Amino acid sequence: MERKVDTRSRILDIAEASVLDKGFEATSIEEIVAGAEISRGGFFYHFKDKNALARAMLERYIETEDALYDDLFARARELNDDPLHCMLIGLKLLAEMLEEMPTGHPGCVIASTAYQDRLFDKGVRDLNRKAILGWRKRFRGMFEEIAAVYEPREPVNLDALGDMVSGVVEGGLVLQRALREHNNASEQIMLFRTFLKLLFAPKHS
Amino acid sequence: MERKVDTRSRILDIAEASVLDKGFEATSIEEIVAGAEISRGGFFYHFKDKNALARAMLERYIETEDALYDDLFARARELNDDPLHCMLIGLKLLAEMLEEMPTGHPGCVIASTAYQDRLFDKGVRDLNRKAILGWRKRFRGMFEEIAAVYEPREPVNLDALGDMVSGVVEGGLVLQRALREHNNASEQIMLFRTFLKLLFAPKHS
DNA sequence: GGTCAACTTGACTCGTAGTACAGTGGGAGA
DNA sequence: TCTCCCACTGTACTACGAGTCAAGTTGACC
Repeated sequence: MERKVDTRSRILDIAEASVLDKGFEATSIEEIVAGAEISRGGFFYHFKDKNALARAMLERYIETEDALYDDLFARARELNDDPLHCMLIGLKLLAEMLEEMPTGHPGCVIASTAYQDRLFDKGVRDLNRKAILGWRKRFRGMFEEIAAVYEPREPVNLDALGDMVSGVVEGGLVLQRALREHNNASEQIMLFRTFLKLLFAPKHS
Repeated sequence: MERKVDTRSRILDIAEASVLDKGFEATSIEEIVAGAEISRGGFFYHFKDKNALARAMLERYIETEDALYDDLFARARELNDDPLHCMLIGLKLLAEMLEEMPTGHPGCVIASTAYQDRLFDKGVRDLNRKAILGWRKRFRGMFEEIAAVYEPREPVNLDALGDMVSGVVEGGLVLQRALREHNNASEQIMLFRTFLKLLFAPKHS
């Protein structure tokens, strides 16, 4: 048996690697089935079409990304109880993590799908949207905690600030891909961190 | 005559609109020739293949984007001679411009191509890279001027800060596309502006 | 009148998505 | 042990878009 349930996630693994490397359209089903050592029929047994594959990939990606953030900021919280410092440590950990990924990180599937929009059905687009709104909520919550302790030095919309985390990561990954450099995303996160430090710096000092 | 030289840019216009709307792969040559009212053969007379089209589109896009930045910051410079204020005004103008675009701006072709990488040949990828490096240089120069007058409150890598302009725009546009909201990109720019204000704020006060 | 640029037309190849369906091997339940 | 079903394999087919090729057309200009 071993293989049975396994096959589906093997398809997803191979597809994900290829999509992150070349983009969704450039990834052919032929290639996926070759990598997974199954037949074309086998692929369509698991996924109705490429859209279903995209949906499954996104779902899985978002789940692991969420788990990653959970873990990252939980670790940060252990190191420091203050909400601001927790945020700063979490971002540092995120930046380090991005830097350590030699191939340049599972370069957000989000952007990839966002820019090939009409290729996908509503299900995929909605998933994409939900993921970003989820991150907005997560980070907004953290910024609210921070703002309760440290009054921001300039007025900011906390939703937009929450979005900025996603935006900076996405933007950094775009730069990294286009420039073929390896640490743009982590650099951008560190700059965002500097922004937060300045924004929530105590008035005196 | 009228038509002759005209046809090529008509193709580019239609292709660009469609690519920004649906992505490159999803834009068929059939569709382009229908829109431009020419035959398939006519298309291939002007462009060897879709890669050549992509290259031409990118070149044109980068040129207009550069011209736009030239204009924007020239106008800003007229309003205020101080490099920091010039930057802040320029970003404000940029944000306003993005907001006024109802369809949500020629959502950077850069990100679009970056995420469909292997679809394109080296020429396209190099163009993409050159564009971002050009913007890095442009903004880095402006930040150097600013830093000469206002000492940054935190140490920053000016190259990375220059990249952050592109990154924030790109990231904002990704969010905007994925969320189907209309002002994320401009909001993100305004947040970046707040960052600069804090970063280069005079020490006293 | 001839040449050239800018096309049109039509026929063809190739690769990929997707459909349909018949068959198969092995494990689980009766 | 028989049977059924799950997870496939294999083959054959449609449809569509990219790209190639060759031959013909049209209007401008020299």
